[in-house]
Amino acid sequence: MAHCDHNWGSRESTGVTISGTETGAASRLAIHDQVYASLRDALITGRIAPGLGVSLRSLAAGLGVSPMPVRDAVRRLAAERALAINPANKRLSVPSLTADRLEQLALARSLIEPELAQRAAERSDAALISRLKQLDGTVDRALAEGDVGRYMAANHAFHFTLYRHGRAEVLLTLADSLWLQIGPFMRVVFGRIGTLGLAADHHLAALEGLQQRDPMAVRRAIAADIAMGMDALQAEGVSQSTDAAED
Amino acid sequence: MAHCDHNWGSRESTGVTISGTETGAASRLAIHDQVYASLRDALITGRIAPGLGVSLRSLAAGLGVSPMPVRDAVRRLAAERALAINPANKRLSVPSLTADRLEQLALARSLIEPELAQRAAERSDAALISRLKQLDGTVDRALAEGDVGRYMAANHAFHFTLYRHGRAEVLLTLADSLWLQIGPFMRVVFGRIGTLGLAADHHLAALEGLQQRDPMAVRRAIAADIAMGMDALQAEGVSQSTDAAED
DNA sequence: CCTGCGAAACTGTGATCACAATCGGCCTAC
DNA sequence: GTAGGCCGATTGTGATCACAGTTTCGCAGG
Repeated sequence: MAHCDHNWGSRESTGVTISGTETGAASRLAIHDQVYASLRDALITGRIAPGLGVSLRSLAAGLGVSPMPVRDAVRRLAAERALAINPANKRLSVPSLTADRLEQLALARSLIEPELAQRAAERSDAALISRLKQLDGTVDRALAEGDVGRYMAANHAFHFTLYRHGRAEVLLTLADSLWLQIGPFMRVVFGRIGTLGLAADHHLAALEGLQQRDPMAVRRAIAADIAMGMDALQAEGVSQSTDAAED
Repeated sequence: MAHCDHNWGSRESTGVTISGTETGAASRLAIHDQVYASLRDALITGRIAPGLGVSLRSLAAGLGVSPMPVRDAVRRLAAERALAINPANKRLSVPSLTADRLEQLALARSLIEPELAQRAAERSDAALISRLKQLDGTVDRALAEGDVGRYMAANHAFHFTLYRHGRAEVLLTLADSLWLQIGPFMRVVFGRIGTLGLAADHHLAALEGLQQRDPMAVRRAIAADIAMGMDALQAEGVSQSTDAAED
C-alpha cells in the first residue's frame, strides 16, 4: 500500500548534499543555512517525492553533520510549508499535494507572480534581458534533452531572476514559498508528461515584452505561463496525489 | 522620539508569557510551540516595537525555559518574516517597516484576503455570522474604550475567523504571514491615530453580505477594509518608520 | 500459521556545554 | 579630553546527552 520506492533519509541518494564549495563567496555560511539550501534546492527541483517521511538523524548522518542544524533547516522549511509535520507523530514528511491545495497554489501564484513580473519589467535593463535570454536557452535545452531536473532548475532560475529584479522583497518571499510547495509535485507530474514545451512560448513573450518596455505584456505573459503550467498539473497530477494523501 | 518603553527580553513585561493553561485541549503542546504562540500573539497585537533587538537567552530566561525552544520559535518566526535576523550580527530584531515594505504588504493583503473572504462567504452559515457579529462587537467595544491591544486582537480574530471558514489552508497561511509582518507596525501607528472606527463600517458591510449570501459583497467589503487600514498606515506610519529603519 | 506482547531501536524535544565572534565598557597612553 | 586597545560579558551556533513517545521487529503462546 503506497510503499513507494522513495529512499529518502535512509541514504543521501536523493542528491541532498552540502556541496561545500558553492559560489565561493559565502564560504562562512552557517551549517543550518547550507542544509536549508540543500533541502530547498532538492524540493524546488523536485528531487524529493511527496508523502514521504524523513528523520532528522538520518538526514544529519547523510550530510555528515549533527542533527541540530538539520533541525533548524527543517523547521524553517516547515514554516514555509515546504515540509509538513504530523501533529500526532511529530514526524515530518513532504506534504502530499491535493487537488484543493494545488488549486490554491495556482491561484496564489497567479495573484503574486504577475505583479512581480510587472515590477521587474518596469525596472528592466539590458543585463536582465540578456541574463533571462540565456536562462531561457537553458530551459529549452533541458526540455529538448528531456532533463527534468535541469529544466526545473532553469525554469526556477528564469522566473526568479525576473522576479528578483522587481525589488519587492515581501512579494518575492511569498512567491518563494509557493514554488517550494509546488516543486515536489511538479517533478512527479513531469515524470509522466514530459512535454511542457509550450511554456517556452510564454517565456519568449515575456522577453519580448521586456525588450519593448511593455510591463503589462510581461505581466500577461507570466500570468499565461503560470496558468498553463498549473493547468497541466491540475489535469495530470490530481488523481494520483489525492489517493496517496492519507498515509 | 520613539524611545519606546519596550523592555523586551530584559523582563517578560511585554506580556510574552507561556500562559500554561490555554483552551485546555492542547495541554501537551510542545514548549517551542507555546513560545511561538506567545511571540506570535505579541507580534500580531503589536506588543513588540519594531527595530528592537532581542536575544535568545534573555527571552528564554524571561519565559523560564532553555534557549533551545526559543530558538526554534524564533527561527520559525524569522522564516515567516515576522522577525529579522541581521546577516552580519546574526542578532535578531523586529523588522522595521519601510514605506516600500508596507506598500507591498498592502498589495499582498488586497490580493489574498478578499479571496479568502469570498470563499468563506460561499461557505457561510449561521454559526459563522453569529460568531463574527460577536467579534465585531468586541472590536467596537475595544475601539470605544480606546484599548488598542484588545482592538487589534479582536480585529485579527474577526478577520481570521472569517478567513478560516474559507477552507483555504494555503491562502490562509499567506495571510497569516502578512498579518504577522504588519502587526508590530500597526500598534505603533495606532498609538498616534487611535481613530480607526471607520473599519467597523466595512466589518458591518461584510456581515451584511454574509447574511444576504452575496460573496462578492463580502469580498468588496474586506477589500475596502484592507485598503482603508493600509492607507491609514501609509499616511501616518511611513515617515517615522523609515528614519528609524537603520539600527 | 496466526495473534499478542515485550523489548530494542528510533523518533523529536529539550537541556547543557563548548566555542568563535561580537559588543560593551574600562583603562591607559598621548 | 580624547582616541585607541584590551579584557570580560553576551551573543548565536553546533554538538552531545538525556528523556518520553512511538514504531517496529522478533519471539513466545495460542
